[in-house]
Amino acid sequence: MIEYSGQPHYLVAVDCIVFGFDGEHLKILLVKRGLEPEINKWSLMGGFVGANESPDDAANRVLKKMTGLEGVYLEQMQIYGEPGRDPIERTLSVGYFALIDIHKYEAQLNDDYEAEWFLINDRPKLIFDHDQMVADARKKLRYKAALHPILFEMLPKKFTIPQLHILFEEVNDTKIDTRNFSRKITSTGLLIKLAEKDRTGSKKGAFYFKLDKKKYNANSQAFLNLMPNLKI
Amino acid sequence: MIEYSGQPHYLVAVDCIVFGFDGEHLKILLVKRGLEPEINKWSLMGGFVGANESPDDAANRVLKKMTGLEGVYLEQMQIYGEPGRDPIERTLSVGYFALIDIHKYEAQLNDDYEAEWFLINDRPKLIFDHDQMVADARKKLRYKAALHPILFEMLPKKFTIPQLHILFEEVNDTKIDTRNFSRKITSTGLLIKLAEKDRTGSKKGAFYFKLDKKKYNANSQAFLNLMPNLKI
DNA sequence: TCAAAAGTGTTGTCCCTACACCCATGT
DNA sequence: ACATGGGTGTAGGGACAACACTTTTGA
Repeated sequence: MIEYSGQPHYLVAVDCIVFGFDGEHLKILLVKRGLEPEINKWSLMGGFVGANESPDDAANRVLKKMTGLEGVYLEQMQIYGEPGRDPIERTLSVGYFALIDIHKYEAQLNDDYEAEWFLINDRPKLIFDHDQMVADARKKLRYKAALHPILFEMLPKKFTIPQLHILFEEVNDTKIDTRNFSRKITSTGLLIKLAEKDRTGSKKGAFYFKLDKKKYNANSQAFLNLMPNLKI
Repeated sequence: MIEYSGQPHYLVAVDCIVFGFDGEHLKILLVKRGLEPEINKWSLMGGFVGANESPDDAANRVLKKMTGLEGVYLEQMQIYGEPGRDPIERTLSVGYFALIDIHKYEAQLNDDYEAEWFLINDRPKLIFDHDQMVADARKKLRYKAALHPILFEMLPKKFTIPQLHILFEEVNDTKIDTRNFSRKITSTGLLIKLAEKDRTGSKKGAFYFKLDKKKYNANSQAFLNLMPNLKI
C-alpha cells in the first residue's frame, strides 16, 4: 500500500465574495457566521470542501444553499493559506467571486441564513482575512470587467444602457461619459435592442436590451477595452 | 476547546510550471518524479505545503530546492482539486507558473534532481493532471504577457530587441512585425539602451538593453497592449 | 412650454499597422 | 560589393475622447 507518509493534512474551505447591484450601488452579500469561533460576526459565505467534491463544486453548493441560486457566475480568485489565518485549526481557503442579479436573489431568499446586502464601501468588519479577500475580489472584478463583458451577470435579463452605465461607474469608481459609453457598449455587438422601454428613470425612457447569448459565449474570452483610459 | 469536528482533511501540494527561453524556443523544466506512485515518470516540480508555510512559501521553497534559484517570478494560477486527481490519496494542488532565465538556471544546476528542459510543444506525457496544468499555464502566460511586461523575466539582464521579439512570437505562437515591435516595446519607456552591441546574430549587431527597474516596478500593473490585434 | 434624461453627430488627435527604405558591418 | 539582419520613416485608417446638439415625453 503506497501512501504519502508523514505529510500534514489540512482543512480546505471555500469563501465567496458575492457581488450584486441594486441599480445604484455595488453591494456584497454577507452572512452572520453560524459556528464558533467568531459566531454571529459577519463573514463571507463559505464552507468546507467535502470528500467527493472539487472546490468549484463546493463553492456552487455553498451558493445554492445560502442563496437558492444555481448557475451563478463564479470565478476562482486565489488561495488563502497563511498558517495562522484561522485561529482554531489550519485551514486553507479558496476565494471565489460571484456575480448575481440582486433581484433574482431576493425572489428566492433562503431565510435559514442571516444574510444581508451591504454597500461595498460601507460594510462591517469581517472575520479572519475576509476583508483582504473582499479587497482582492474588488480589484479582480475591476480588472476583469475592464476587458471582458461580465458585468451583465449582475443585471436582469432586460436592462437599459443607463443601468449598465451606472454599474460600470460603480465598479470602477469613476465617471464615464454617457454618450461615449453607450456607443462603445453597443458597438461590441453583444446587445440586442428590444422594442420596450423603461420609463421609470426619465420621461423619454430608455430602451431595454438583452444579451446576445450566442455572441456573448463566443466572445467572453475576447479583450474588449470597455473602460476609457485603461489603467489599473 | 473549539474545533471543526468531523470535517475531512486533505493533503495540499504545490506544482510549478517553470518556463524558460533558450533564445529560440519556449521551454519548460520537468523532473523525474522521485516517489511512488508513478515514480520515474516526468512531472512538474512540486511538493507538499508544510505546516508552517503558506502555499506561496512552499512554491518558492520547492523552486529553490530544485533549481537553486531565489527571487524567481512566480504567480499563482489556480487550484486543482478534483477528488480523484491523485490516485493514492486526496490531494489538492495549487498551480504556479514561474518565469526564469534559463542561463541562470544552468549556472547553478542542482544535480540532486533529474531535471530537464523540454520544448513546450515536444514534451513527454506528464503524471496526473499535470498536462492540463501546463496547458492552463501556457494560456495564462499568453494572456498576462499581452498586457503586462513580464517576459523580461525570462531574459538575461542584458538583452536585445530581436531576442525579445522572438520570445514574444514564441509565447504567442504567431508572427509579429519586427519593425513595429521594436517601436512599441521601446515606447513603453521601460527599456534603457546600453552602449554595447550583441554581434552574434548579425553583422550590424543589435544594441543591448536593460530594464528600467524603477519604471518596471511602477508599471507592472499597467495595461500595455503589447500584442497587435489583441485577441485570445 | 419646460425640464430632464436618452441618445446621436462631429471633430481633432493619437495610435496602430502595413510596408518601403536606409544603416552598419563581416565576409 | 553585397548579403544580412537591425532599425527608422511614413502614410492611411480606425478608434477614441471631448463636447454640442437633437429627441422624447411627463408634468
